[in-house]
This record gives sequence, structure tokens and C-alpha cells, in this order.
Amino acid sequence: MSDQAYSIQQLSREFDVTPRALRFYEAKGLLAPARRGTTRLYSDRDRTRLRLALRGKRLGFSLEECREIIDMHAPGQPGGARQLLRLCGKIREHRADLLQKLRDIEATLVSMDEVESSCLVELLRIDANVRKLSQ
Amino acid sequence: MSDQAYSIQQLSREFDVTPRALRFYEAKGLLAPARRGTTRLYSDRDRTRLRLALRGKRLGFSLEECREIIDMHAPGQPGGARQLLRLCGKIREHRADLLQKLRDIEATLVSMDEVESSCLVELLRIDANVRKLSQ
DNA sequence: CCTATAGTTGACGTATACGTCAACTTATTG
DNA sequence: CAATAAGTTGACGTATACGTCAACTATAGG
Repeated sequence: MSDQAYSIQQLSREFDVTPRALRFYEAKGLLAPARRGTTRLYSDRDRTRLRLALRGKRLGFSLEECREIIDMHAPGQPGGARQLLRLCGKIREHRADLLQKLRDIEATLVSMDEVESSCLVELLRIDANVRKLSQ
Repeated sequence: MSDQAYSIQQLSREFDVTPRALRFYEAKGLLAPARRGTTRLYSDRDRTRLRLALRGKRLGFSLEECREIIDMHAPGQPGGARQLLRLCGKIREHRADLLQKLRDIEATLVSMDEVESSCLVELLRIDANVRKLSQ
């Protein structure tokens, strides 16, 4: 376990986001860096949470949803049975959402393949014509 | 090919979006319904484009990106070789994006499974305790 | 000690994606 | 024909996710 601490610039460069975005994520409860004076010190935990947040964003989740998903992983108090059941429910919801996205991706990839195929066919046709004419 | 025409309400109900959203998508060039007087008449083509747009939205694409993706399918002028090559490029970009999303989904599903497992284990532990106490 | 660099907190601006009136026009029906 | 119902175009409001200053602080190096 590397117990590293990162400055806001280091982290922002590593994940290609602006310092402003990191502060915004903090305000939204996604990150909670320590402080040395007023300066933020990001831990490996923050780094992991950021990674998960950006992954969620790529999948079209809002920051609020990202926080919900990330907080599932949070190794905190497991809570009572009631909390655990709620968590399981949330997981089921988000999983259904993800499976829908999976189907959407499959379908989109298929139709992209189709478009690309007819595109290549057309290109070959044009190429054939050019060769014919320049013969 | 059903040559149906839909009112704005019909379409909005079918896809669970508001009429306002449909007008907005039209303003953004995603839809182009015919008119009877001033009233919009949506064709099956509009219906298909709407379906693709909503699919794109679920995957986190902006309406602008959705339009770009949808316009690929548009059976219009195939354009010259230059246009076709540009189209192939666009397809490659979006495909890379989708494959990244696919990896993101896989990873998220895996970690959700992990969380759910430990959640269920904890629930069983609690349940065992309860049985023990009420025995 | 002075400067350069990195960091901080407001505060306001902006792009996207609509929601929500208001005011008006058609279209249908008892 | 009068009253709903459904449609239209502005116009302004709102939530999200930051961008972009401004003004100030802290700290390390020459």
C-alpha cells in the first residue's frame, strides 16, 4: 500500500482534469482530501475515488450518481440489516442500468459496423472507377 | 414499412419524454418532423432517429454527439471519397469511445458483484446472530 | 527580504438540456 | 357556436458541471 500524498496539480495532471474540477468534486462530496494548513493533500483513497468518479462520468452518470456508486465501495460502517438491504437494492438498480447501457453499446457497435461496411464498399467502388478511368 | 404519422403527444408518450424535449431535439437538428399547418407530424424516420438519440443519451453522449452518430446512418448522399474517409474516421473515434465504455461497465459490474457479495455475507452473519439469540 | 510559484476562497459566467409559464391558434365535439 | 383539448411560439427559469477571473495567502529559493 503506497501511502502517497498528491498535490492538487499532480492529481489533476495524472487524470487530465483541472484543479477546479477536483475542488468541485470535493464540494459535491466525491473527494475529501486532508489539509496541510489550507492546502489540499490527496491520499490514495482520494485517487481511487477520483478514478471511479471519472469512470462513472464516462458512462453518463451524474456526479450525484457517481457519489452513490462510489460510496457503496466505501469500507465504512456496514450498518444494520436495513441499511444493507437498501444497499443491495441500490446495487440492483445500478446493475440494471449498466446492463441496459451494455445492450445499447452492443446495438450501436453493430450498426456502426454496418455503416462502416457500406462505407468501405462505396470507397472500393469509387477506387475501382478511378482505376478504370486512369487506365 | 408502416408509413405512419405520429402527433407530438403520441411520440412523447411512447418514448416517455416531454413534448418540450421533442421540440428541443428538433431545434438541435435531431428531428425534422413534417408539418400540417403549424402542427408537427412525426414520421417513422423521426421515430427511429428519436430511438437512436435516446440510446445515445443513455450512453452519456451529448445531443450534438448523438446527432453526429445518427447522421452516420442517414441514408443520404454518400458523398465523395473524402467524405467517406471522414465518416470512417468518425466511426473509429466513436467505436473507441464505446469500447472504453464497455470496459468501464465490465469493471463496474465486477466491483458491484464484490460489494453485493460481502453485503450478503454480512446479512447472513446478522441473520445467524438473530436466530442464535431468539433460540 | 523579495519574488516567483502554487494554493486558497468567493463570485460570477457559460454550455447543455430541458421545465415552466404566457399568450395565442387550431381542431374537435356536444 | 361555444367550449374544451391539443398544438404553437417566445421567453424566462433551473440544475448540472464546471470555466474564469479577482484578491489574497503561503512557501521555497536566490
